[in-house]
Amino acid sequence: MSDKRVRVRFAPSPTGGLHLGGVRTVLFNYLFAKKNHGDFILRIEDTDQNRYVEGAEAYISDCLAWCGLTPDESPVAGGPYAPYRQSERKAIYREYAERLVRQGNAYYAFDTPEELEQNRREIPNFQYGQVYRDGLRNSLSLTEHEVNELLDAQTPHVIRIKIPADERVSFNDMIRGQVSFETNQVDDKVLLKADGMPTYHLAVVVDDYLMKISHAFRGEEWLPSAPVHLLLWDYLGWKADMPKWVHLPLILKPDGHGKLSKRDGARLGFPVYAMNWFDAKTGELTPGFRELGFLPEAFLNLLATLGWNDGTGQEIFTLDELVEKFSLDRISKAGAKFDFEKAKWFNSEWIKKLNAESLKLKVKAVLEGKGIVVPDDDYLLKVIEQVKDRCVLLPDFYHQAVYFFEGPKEYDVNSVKPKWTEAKTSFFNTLITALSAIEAWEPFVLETTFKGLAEEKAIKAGELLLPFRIMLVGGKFGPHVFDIATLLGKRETIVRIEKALGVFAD
RNA sequence: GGCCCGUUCGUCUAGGGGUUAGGACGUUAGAUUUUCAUUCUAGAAACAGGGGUUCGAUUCCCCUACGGGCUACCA
Repeated sequence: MSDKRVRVRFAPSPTGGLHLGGVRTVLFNYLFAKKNHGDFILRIEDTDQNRYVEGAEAYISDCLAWCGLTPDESPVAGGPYAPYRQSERKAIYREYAERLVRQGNAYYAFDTPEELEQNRREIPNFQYGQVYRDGLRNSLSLTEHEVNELLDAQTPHVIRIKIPADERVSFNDMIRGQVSFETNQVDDKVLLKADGMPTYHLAVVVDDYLMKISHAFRGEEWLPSAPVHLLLWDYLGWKADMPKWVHLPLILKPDGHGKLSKRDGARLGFPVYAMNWFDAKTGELTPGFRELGFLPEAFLNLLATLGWNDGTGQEIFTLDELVEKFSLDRISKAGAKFDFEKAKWFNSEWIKKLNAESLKLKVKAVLEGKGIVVPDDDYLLKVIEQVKDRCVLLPDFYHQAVYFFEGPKEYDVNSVKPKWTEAKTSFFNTLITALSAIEAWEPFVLETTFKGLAEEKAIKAGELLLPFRIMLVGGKFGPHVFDIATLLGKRETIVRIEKALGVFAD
């Protein structure tokens, strides 16, 4: 086991889904761990049973597998500090919560949620803390006898941390430097809920300690609760083992304001989740980058460069390169607005960078998903080589390559018919004969034959190339027309000319 | 409201006491490709404001403004 141990947490709840920020946190954890030959640990924080979503845990495993970010220790893989699922560690948290109560650093609170809500409504700036705690129902304000009676009667209660007055807690964040807080501003957070489950605050400290976590990465939104965690590390007597803190900048909405959320995806027309997420309860499908046609390489790449750079201007990185070049001091402090246009650019770069063989399976899936029969892999490989530079997302391969597998169903007749002549019909009829005679079916041979014939018929090649293209492809797009014809083969090329001729000369 | 964090082209960012403030996405124009895309070339585009410190500030300090986060028996 390494002395560098980092963990990510995942809450299988609707709001804790695996969105961009989540994956980026996972990625930075992974990069840091691998760079330092450390351990990358996945914990499932199912601390809130009411919000637990069925299938969410499997979903995150799938996401991580798709990205290639496999944890060294996880609920599935196990590890020396199992279990890694918080619901299975329930007893542990109570033990430490009770210890804090005995030490006087925490206390029982019997106030009902309704009472608290009323206080918040009626008292401006109400917080459960040193100012108001004496007037509320807890083991600090009640007598020992009263407390024991309530406890014996199984009165629902929580355990809250007792935040000290007039202190300043400070700590060193690896990205932000020294950060400090006045304890008077911090309220007595709930540590253990009435249902016996810990809140994030307790669980994260206890688990990080027991699992010997050395570095804790998390989003900047956690910065305000850091003093609670600091105090807990102190009260539990573990301060020397406290992990180094790394609070990552947030990923923001591309327009307007605020942190990127699930809803922004639907609103702005791009995914915010790694993979499609289907919520069985609501029947709602939240689209993912994978299904939209992103390559995992590109997805990771774009996430890594959102808030981090290597200082050289390089933008395209493999996962191995990222591991090699990653460093905490090159993470920026400011939040970054997500730019979908740039995200797509990363994907197109990766499609260009990857060879046909690496793309084969994914492209095949796209084509077969559209009902195309792919005859053999060698042919598919050649097709991919021809069209990959013009694809941004994986589904683009359908439109860019469909004519290699099926003749055009429709023709862009407007580009051909108005300028069609008898002479052209005659040209193509002769071309069919000429093509039939060709033995070496290669681009160069086709081109010379084509152009030679055009000269014979005294028609400019430019007048014929576009019709020829439309005969083969159906529209004004695609690679060089003779490359297409070469790949299509003699028979298919002739068949397509004949068929289109019927339409054009009509 | 309170607390915390932040601020360089529209966006992601590099830089850092003296620079023509660099790159990328997007955008504009042109070249190439007898299609489209790719590719190439060029262009427009930024140091939030005010005070200090200093010979000199975009860079360091303070204030203001703006942005963001948190302020639950959610994470």
